[in-house]
Amino acid sequence: MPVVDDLDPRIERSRLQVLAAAVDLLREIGYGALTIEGVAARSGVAKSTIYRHWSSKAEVVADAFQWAHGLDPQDVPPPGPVRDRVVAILRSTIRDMATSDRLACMMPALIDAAERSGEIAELAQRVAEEKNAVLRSVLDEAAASGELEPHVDTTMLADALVGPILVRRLFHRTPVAVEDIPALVDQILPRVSP
Amino acid sequence: MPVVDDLDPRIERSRLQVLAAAVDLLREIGYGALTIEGVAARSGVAKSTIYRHWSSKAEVVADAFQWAHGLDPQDVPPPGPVRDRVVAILRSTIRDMATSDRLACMMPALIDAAERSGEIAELAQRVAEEKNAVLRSVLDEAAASGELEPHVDTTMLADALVGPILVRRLFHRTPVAVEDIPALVDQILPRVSP
Amino acid sequence: MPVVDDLDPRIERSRLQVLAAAVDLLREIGYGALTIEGVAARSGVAKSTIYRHWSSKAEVVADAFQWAHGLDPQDVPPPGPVRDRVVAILRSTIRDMATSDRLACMMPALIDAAERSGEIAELAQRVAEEKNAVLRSVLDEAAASGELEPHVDTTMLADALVGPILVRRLFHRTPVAVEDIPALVDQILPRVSP
Amino acid sequence: MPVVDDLDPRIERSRLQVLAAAVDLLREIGYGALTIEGVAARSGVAKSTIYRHWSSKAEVVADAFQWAHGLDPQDVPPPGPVRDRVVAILRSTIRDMATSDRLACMMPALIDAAERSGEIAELAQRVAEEKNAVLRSVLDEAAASGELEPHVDTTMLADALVGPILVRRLFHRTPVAVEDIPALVDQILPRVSP
DNA sequence: GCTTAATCGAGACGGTACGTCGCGTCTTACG
DNA sequence: CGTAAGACGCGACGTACCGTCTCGATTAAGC
Repeated sequence: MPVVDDLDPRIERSRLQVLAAAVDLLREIGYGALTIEGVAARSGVAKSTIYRHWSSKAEVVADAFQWAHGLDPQDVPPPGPVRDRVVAILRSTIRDMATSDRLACMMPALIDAAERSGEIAELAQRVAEEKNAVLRSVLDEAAASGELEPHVDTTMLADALVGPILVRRLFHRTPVAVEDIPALVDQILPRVSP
Repeated sequence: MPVVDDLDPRIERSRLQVLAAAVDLLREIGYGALTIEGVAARSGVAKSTIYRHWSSKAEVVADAFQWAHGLDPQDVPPPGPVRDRVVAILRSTIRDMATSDRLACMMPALIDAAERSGEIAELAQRVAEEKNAVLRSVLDEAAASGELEPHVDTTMLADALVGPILVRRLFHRTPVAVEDIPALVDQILPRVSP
Repeated sequence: MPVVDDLDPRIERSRLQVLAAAVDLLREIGYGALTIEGVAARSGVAKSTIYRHWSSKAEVVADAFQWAHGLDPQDVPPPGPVRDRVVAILRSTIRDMATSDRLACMMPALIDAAERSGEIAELAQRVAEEKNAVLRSVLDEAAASGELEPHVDTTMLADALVGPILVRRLFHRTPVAVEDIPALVDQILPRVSP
Repeated sequence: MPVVDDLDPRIERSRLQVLAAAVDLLREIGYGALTIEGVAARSGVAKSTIYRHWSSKAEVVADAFQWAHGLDPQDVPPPGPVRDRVVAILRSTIRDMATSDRLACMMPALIDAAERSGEIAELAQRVAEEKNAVLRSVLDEAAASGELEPHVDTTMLADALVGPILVRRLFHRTPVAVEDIPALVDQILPRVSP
């Protein structure tokens, strides 16, 4: 992902100035009010230069997010009981969605954009899958080790676990609280085999 | 809610034309791309008339969602086992999301709009709650009748049932199929007491 | 010219309120900034009522001017030498053009309007002729009495006398001063027969 | 006056297109009816570009008049008797006012515009003076050579000669005809010394 | 070090949409 | 029936950004 053959250092310099300005502006005025014109003014990089490297505001913003914290790192919870590992994952998911410089806060825009453009839909799908991969692998391991019934549909289970968090984030004023996660997990996760 | 003493019928006529156009455009191009100018053109109502009655795009959209919501019927499944009733509800939810004249198909636009406007966020919440009310009441009845454990958190359960459908609809190219619903319900719904 | 069969007193009342408001506004903000909307607001007369009685801003303003001082009275100078009578007429012409509630101050707008509309051109012509009638009759009398050469073209002479005043009013920042009038007259008026 | 270091040729191109369109429209519909939107449409130059270079309609119009004035040739009549030279000048003045690509035919628009904008008023004055300069210099030469009385006020005399032409052009349906010019001149011009 | 080609800033360009104002027409209820 | 109130479609306003485009000036690269 990182550009390797960065012959001309001017390119990288422009890139960093733009991304830094974009991140600043996202924090200050939000996605909706951010304009390329504004990024150009703030960064000191000419508008034409920005368009030379990114094709749209969305691309700049996505790049800015990724840059802001190296690909939105996914932390895999330490080994232990499924229940605890799932709780840990969901907790960090909630934290991400509340953090303004995480990709998660662009979710609403991403959802709508995906509806209008096949390209973005694919991107959204990929991102969603990568986000869910950790959870699914934890569930798979548990199914393999016998901690969960082996026939369980872990994909659907993962969606069922994340679903309520998402629904409440998108539609309700009061998202799921971190402390409600254990109850959620106990509700959804099939009883662990004794 | 409906204005009773509607002196000038032109007001109501304009209102309906604008709301219908807004709903169409929300479906077609989404919240982000919707413009007042576009609504004016599509509806045949002058821009100045729109601004005479609504002060912003968000207000128009909120009104449009509300109006569309009012036109959206809710069907309660006939009595029977919880499982069957829940399956019926989720099936119709899926059908709604695929039907172009249902509010459900505007969900992506609504999600994005809610993020940009507090007014719409409130509306989205209210609409989401009303939409889920049927499912929750079915679950509540089952809990009351002993068909489900009485201590179950039916709100969260409802979100967990709808969540996967939503997640897959919003993020994956392949939404949940109608025939997968029974499996989903069996996975999530706590075992029915014997 | 005054409306005789004024059956409904409300019409006359509206008329006066509108004209009074128009005159006020002309003095305060000038012809260019005056709007029918403004006249309606100031007068308390509904816009639709104004349009019922006048067909345009220009008409309202013209009417307002006429009303403001009864048809822009023309004072005929007392008998005496032509030279003195002509000087008196031109002096009052200059005073009129500098007075903001005289028709003369609408001359520029009238000139342009006449260029665009045959109707207004006719009006302008009529007004100009009426304005010049006094001057022409004084010259005619002088020609008849032998004070001027009988073969003189009094129409052209009148235009030549008024012309410089007009030219300077329309094109120069410094219009002809009242005290320059005698010199002007002596320059243009053919030597009076001894 | 002409910009020398015109880096981007697009600027000058836009400028000329706008000025040409403005001049056309002034001729056709006058100052009052001229709109920036109309100039943009006619010229093919975007409204935003017009506002980039001119801050108001008055400024555009002033520039347009100036530009048209620059393109307007002034012909000095050949030496000879004053009377003949003056007749020649006035004849060409009349012809100019009837010719659609001469500044003179925009006079009504200019008069109105001057009344609305100080900037244009100044311009109108300057243009009027330059236009009259030829006539005045001919009269001055005649006064110097003794052909006219040396004490004559040539400025006023020039205005008196042009005045009737202007008055009749602006207010009467029948402008002065070319063949009436000699009579006019003989009427106004002080008797030539024998 | 000296080209020379890539990259830059500055900003003009044609556009679209904004939200406002005034136009002249119209519809309604009131007196 | 004339009125006040005010909604209507319309068109222009002047502004903000869009994304594209020309420029010369700057700078890094390879000669």
